[in-house]
Amino acid sequence: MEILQDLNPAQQDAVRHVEGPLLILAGPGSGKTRVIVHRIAYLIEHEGVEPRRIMAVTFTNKAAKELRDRVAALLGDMAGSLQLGTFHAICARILRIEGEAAGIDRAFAIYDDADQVSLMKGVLAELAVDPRKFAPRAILATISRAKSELATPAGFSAGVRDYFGEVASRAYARYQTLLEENNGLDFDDLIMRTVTMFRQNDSLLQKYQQRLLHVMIDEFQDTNIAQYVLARQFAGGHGNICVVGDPDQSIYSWRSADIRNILNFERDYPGAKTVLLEQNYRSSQNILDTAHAVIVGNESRKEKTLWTEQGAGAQIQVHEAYDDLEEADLVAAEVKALLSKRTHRSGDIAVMYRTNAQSRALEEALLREQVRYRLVGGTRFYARKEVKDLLAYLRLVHNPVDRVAFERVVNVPPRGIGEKTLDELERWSESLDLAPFAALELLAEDRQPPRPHRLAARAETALLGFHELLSGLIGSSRDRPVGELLSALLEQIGYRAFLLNEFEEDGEERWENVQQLLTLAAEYDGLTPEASLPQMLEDVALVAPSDEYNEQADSVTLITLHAAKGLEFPVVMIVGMEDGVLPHMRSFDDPVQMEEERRLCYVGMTRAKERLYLMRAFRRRLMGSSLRNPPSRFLKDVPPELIDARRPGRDEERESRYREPSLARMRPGGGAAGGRTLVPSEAAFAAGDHVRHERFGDGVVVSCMVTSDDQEVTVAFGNGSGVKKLLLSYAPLEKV
DNA sequence: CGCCGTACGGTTTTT
DNA sequence: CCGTACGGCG
Repeated sequence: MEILQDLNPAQQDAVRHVEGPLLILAGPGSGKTRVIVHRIAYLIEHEGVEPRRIMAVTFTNKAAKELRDRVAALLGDMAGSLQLGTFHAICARILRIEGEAAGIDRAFAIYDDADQVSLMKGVLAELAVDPRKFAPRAILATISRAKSELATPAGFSAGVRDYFGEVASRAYARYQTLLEENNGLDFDDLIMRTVTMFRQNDSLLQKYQQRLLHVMIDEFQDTNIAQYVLARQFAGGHGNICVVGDPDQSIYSWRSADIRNILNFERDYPGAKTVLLEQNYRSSQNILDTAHAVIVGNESRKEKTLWTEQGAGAQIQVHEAYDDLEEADLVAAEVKALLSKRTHRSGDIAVMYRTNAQSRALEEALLREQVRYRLVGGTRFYARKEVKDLLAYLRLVHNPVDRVAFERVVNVPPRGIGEKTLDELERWSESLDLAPFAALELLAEDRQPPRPHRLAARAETALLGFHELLSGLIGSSRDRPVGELLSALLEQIGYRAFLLNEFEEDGEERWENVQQLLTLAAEYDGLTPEASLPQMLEDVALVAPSDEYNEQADSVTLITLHAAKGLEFPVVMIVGMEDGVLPHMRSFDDPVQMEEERRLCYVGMTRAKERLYLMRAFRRRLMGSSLRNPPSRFLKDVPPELIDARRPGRDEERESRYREPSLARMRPGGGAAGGRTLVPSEAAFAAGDHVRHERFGDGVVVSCMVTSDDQEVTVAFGNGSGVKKLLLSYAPLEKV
């Protein structure tokens, strides 16, 4: 493939602009990745820039990998030395190399969500704060926001205005101290510490500014303040900064992404060139028009019109189901219908939803219908208990002061170190101002140190046993790569036997996960022993578990709308098109958040190339209770003339109008595709009306509830059928 | 100390 | 509804 070939004039414009700031406002499907790829290739081929002097920051590691592959397709292995990655991965790399000068121990651990919560719980206990009044996660979210705005504990406390802030401020200070004692960095620290390191060390910054001649940032609408400042630092010398984004696809403000970064780019970088990419190469016109009709509902946005040279394409399919289970059946039925027509393969189809919890019903339905699927995200591999435990061991080997890791594994498998013993050890180690493991070291070296603690002989032996295990591993980590280290560990703690014993039901499955981790670890055995362990730990913390091995496998993708950003599929089905789900109920009282929900819907719709299905359920179970959600307000924005007027589902099923959901689900073949009759908006029955039902016989109406487009009739039937809630559009009820 | 029972609270979205 | 957190017992 030739550079610049097959690019439209606007795209070529973007590729050719190599000096100074460049803002690319790229609509969905406008070939922005192509532009980035060609721009990188152009810089290398035409401008003679060395690949290692080009940095491209992506939103996910997967996107970085794709970028590398596509540049490699143009230029061959020159692509190898490009600086590619997420902000987090790039910062972690820089801090490993340069951090020592800024007081960061090379062996730092990266604290994930669960580690942070565990640390925060300890902090709240210490501060005597009731975790039910101030949720650890809420406090962590506040701290995260502060860090993403580069606020230190002192800086944050200066801006505190209410009691929650006051508590958060004290928690932040203590949390940060603990983090530092543990030699741990959380995700926000990776960015913030890099920025502050560069601020304090100008010659170091200059070194990087001179090394990096070009900085490119993708998904710029989703960067936060700290990332913005970092980008500015990188580009400070030469000013060659190219940012690519789309304000309409900003969906991460909850993670402190600041849309002003892209809106104010031209102001912050005077002389910046702006390129608009508005031609869409992905979706049919009908899909674009639908997405556009939704996004124009946002007040605060600059109008931009997407257009395509492709035809109108198929109409939008809007389907309605009784409940979430039937919705899932509907999805499975539609998927099977598409597959049986042989126009699409499973891999062409994605089902998207607002919350991860929605994936469950879908999984079950697809499993039942024997449709291959691939769940993106979900319960992550690295979040499994057995995997986390083993990783905590490895973390501890690498960074023995990591208290969170220590506490996690000190008694796994059980070796007689209970709460009491741990308490005692902690009190003692704290009095010595040492990490628990360092205190054990002392205990092991000399059995008569000054120790104002009372440990039972048995407990002491257990602790010494743990110390011996760990110091042995630390010793061998110097000359054995991580794969070998891990298998030695498994052997020594008898982990297989432990799993099979402890978890009779799913012990085998857990052991398989362990073996998968072992396979993964073995991939690092090619590195030097010292490099392999930290590299693996870093990848595990920052690189999402790779679906690569089954990426080729032909299967339906189940994915959240957030995670679908940047992807495309011939067929997209968005489920849960209900007020309360999409838009999520948590955004009802905040117009700003509501606009983000709208953008999220827009992002989902614009993933579709050929066919777009919008599904909703009348009723949805959530945490035990059952909700009745009205149709999504976004659904109402879809132009009616673009909606496929044909009734969904197969013909023969439309015949029988009655469908009791639970029975429909159990029927072989799912058969939940729903035909609906029009329902009057006034109550069809009044309480006390006598009615007759095909199957349940005669009954008396208890109530009749009118919803946005249906009615739920509660009827007390005689002869043992009891009280039933029925949907008017499904149930064949007649007045007697 | 570890096992087993019950009560409770939690799910928006992720690097 | 489901996983986890705590309390009582062996």
